[in-house]
This record gives sequence, C-alpha cells and structure tokens, in this order.
Amino acid sequence: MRLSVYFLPTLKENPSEAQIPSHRLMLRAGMIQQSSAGIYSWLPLGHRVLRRIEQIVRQEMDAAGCQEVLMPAIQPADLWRESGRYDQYGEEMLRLRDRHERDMLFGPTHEEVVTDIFRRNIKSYRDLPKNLYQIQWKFRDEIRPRFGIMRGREFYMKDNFSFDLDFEGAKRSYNKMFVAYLRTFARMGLKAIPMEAKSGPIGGDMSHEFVILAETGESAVYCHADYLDMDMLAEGVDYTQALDPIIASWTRHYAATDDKHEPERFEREVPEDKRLTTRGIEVGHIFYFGTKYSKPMGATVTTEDGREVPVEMGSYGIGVSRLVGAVIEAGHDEAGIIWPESVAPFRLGLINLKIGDPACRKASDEIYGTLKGRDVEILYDDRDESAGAKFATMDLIGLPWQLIVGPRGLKAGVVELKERATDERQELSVEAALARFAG
RNA sequence: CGGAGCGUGGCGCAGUCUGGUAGCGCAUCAGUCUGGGGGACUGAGGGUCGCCGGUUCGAAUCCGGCCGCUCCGACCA
Repeated sequence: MRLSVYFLPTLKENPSEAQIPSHRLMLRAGMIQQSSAGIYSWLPLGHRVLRRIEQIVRQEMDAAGCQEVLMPAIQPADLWRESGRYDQYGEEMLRLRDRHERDMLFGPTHEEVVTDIFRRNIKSYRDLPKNLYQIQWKFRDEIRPRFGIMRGREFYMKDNFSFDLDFEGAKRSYNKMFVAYLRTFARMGLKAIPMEAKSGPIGGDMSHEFVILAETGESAVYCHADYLDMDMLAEGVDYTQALDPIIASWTRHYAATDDKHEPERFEREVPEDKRLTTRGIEVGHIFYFGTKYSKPMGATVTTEDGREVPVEMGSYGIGVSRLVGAVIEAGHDEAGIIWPESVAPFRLGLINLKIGDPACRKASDEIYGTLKGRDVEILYDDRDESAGAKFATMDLIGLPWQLIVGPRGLKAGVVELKERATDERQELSVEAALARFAG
C-alpha cells in the first residue's frame, strides 16, 4: 500500500478525551473514529488489526474443534422470555420493536439463540459433544462507556458454546477452551493470566477470566508473580491428549479478580515477595453454566440408556475489539504503538526519505514492487513530506520493521533496517533487504 | 444513575467573568526553498460559536430549556 493514497488520518496532537495510551494512540494513528458514545468506526489501519486478531482467534477456535456459525444480531424477545432473562436483564439490553409491534433486542449475548439452534437439531447423545462459535458485533448499553474501544457499547466479540452430555464432558470442553485461550493470547504476544472469577449460578471453580496485567486496566487483580515468568504455550497443543497437566500448571498459584479475591487466602498461599496486586484488562472469560438455559428452554438429548436429559453447556468469550486496545496497552512507547508481528497491520514500512532524489525513488519503487509482488504486507511512505514527519508517522503506527531508503545510504549501496520494538538498526544491501522479507 | 466538567474552522485551545469587527497553533490548498527525526518562507481557503427560545439597539458572551460528549464512582468481553 502506498501511503500517499492510503486513508490514514493521523493526529499530531492528543485528543483531549483520550485518557489511556491505547485510546490516545488509536485515535492518533487513525485507527478508529468515534461515532457516538462507546460506538466507533474502524478506519483502514485499525480494521486491518481487528481482522488479524479475529483471524488468530478463529484459527485457534478451529484448532480446538469448534465450528463457526453466525447468529443474528437482532433477536426476538420471546426467546429471552423462555429463558427468563428478558425481564431480568437490565438496561444494558437495547430493546427494539419492529413494525408489527413485536419486541426485539440487539443481542448483548447469544445463549438463548444458540440453545434454540441446538434444541431444534440435536436430540441424541451420539451427536455430542458440539461446540459452536461466532465472531460478531454485540451491543450492551453500558452505563458509562470509556477508554475508547476498551469499553465500548458496541463491541466485536468471539463467543462460543459447548454442549455435552454430562459434567465430565462439559469439563473436558471447558479445559479445551482454557488451553485454546492460552494459545490465542500467547500468539498475540500477550501474557494473559487465567484468574478465578465469579462462578455464577452453578458454583464450583469452572469460571476463569483471562487478564492482561496493565496499570490502566479496569479491574483490580491479585496473583502470584510466578505466572509472569511462565511460558505462554506458544507451541502446538494436541487436543486429543489429556489437558489436565496444562490446566494444573496454570491454576496452581493464586490468581483472582477483585470480586473473587480472598485476602486471607492470598496471604496464606502466596509468599509476601510474590504477591502481585495490580490492575488488569479482561480479554476473555470462560464459563460453565450447566443446564441453566437448556433446562428452561427444553434443550434435551437422549442418553445411551434412553433417558432424556438437559444438555450441559458452557460459554466462552473473547473481546476481539478490546484486544486491539489491550495489545497497544502492552506494547507502546512515547513515539507510538509497537505491534507484535502477529497482529501488525503491515509487516514492514518502507520510507523513501527524499522524494525528489531519483536514486531514492528508483530503489524505493523497486523494493516496494518486488515485496508487494511476493505478498509481503508493506506500507510504502512515498509522500512528499519531510524526513522527520515520515519517521514520526512510521513510529506512531508502529509497524514492526522499517526499511529506510535515503541518499546517504544509497551512496554506499545500503538501506537501513530498523526494528520498531528495539530501535536496533542495521545497514544492508537492497538485495539483502529483499531477501530478508521475501524469503 | 449520583457527582464534576466541557461543547468556538478537521485537531488542540483562547475569547465568555465585564455584551460591541470571531482569534491563535497545528492541519488543509497554491508556490518556492528543503529533505536522516512532525523543516522554512510567501500567499489562500475554511466557523449559522451544539440546538431552540428569551433579554437587548446589539449575544460566542447574560437568562431558560433541550441535546451531545468527557471525566470520577457502582456494573461488564
């Protein structure tokens, strides 16, 4: 992509409403634009990141044996009356009425819809387990949206639902999601720590929130510092193998969010020098809820011995749009964003320092043409701007690599490669640079 | 929802107290010089001062109502 034609409305100054780095930088880097309170448009750069994160989530869901569906955003109120949640769900639910005076709602979540799909199609234990997921926009009319897309009213979410015959099966599904989440966040370069969370109506220990530690996070968290040093499981996982050892190692220490925190237990179980009290960003939540919806909605299956039982369910959510902010909170400096390669909007930024110089132009065009031809995601700053402006823009949008073509270097037959995260620079020939990225 | 603020060219702000020609920086456009960290100069365009009503000879400024947005708290991916 040539920057001269790319829609990238960057800001030099900090917008006054943005309080936290991710919000500030997303606005300054032209990734998002507010439409109304808690509702944003995603501009090209932001949209690319959103898509990349979405794709990682999708791949890991698929790898864990989930199947993608897409449920309606607008749901009938009757379904919610069946589960008993229509009256119970508060003002966060956006309620609508269609032209026939039917009560509708913009889905804040999809347990009812997915349970309805299940009950209409699955009747036998032989069709279990099943695990369906979707990635789509939700709307929750939050009292106070804030921090840009971190707490929007409209947000992009992956949610999935497991269906099993019995508790043992449900636990297996839960564990799969637990591991899938560890992998998903690790691939984005995030340290997400599974923390005990409010367990809801069923009780037990089958509810975890995955939390990125960050001072700007919304919730207070308490955990054992050793979690920070643990390998985030970047290598492959065989979901047919027992997952208990992985679960065990990730639950062996104390880690809890504010509403589940037990100070006495924290002090008893965690040595003083290992007690970490900080704040965190919740990016995922996994949850076992048994027959809470299947029972009232009549989602039953027939067992091997002919009994009819409500299906055991769990639900699992990842805040996809929130992750964009979380990745920025985890990776930025004074100059701007620092993307991990896995989610970067482009892998490489090419800077032609001197537009008026024929040699610079020729070398830059050649590099751009070659890499683009080999499907390298490259953003080429071919604007007629000063060198400083180009450096500033490139640092702001945070692409992992910058390839700098200037008259000084070209005279010596080299271009400069800069790594955004470390600011390490090396000079190399054009050929070497091409090989480095097209190889 | 309780508390606190803000709304003036695209962005950041001044002007409002004390009514009287709408202003600054950045951005934009044209041109020239530049070109290794948001460069310089010259010129230009762009604003019903959130909306409605009131007071007044005259309202960005005073009064009333409404709308929008932000921040702090209780809820949430």
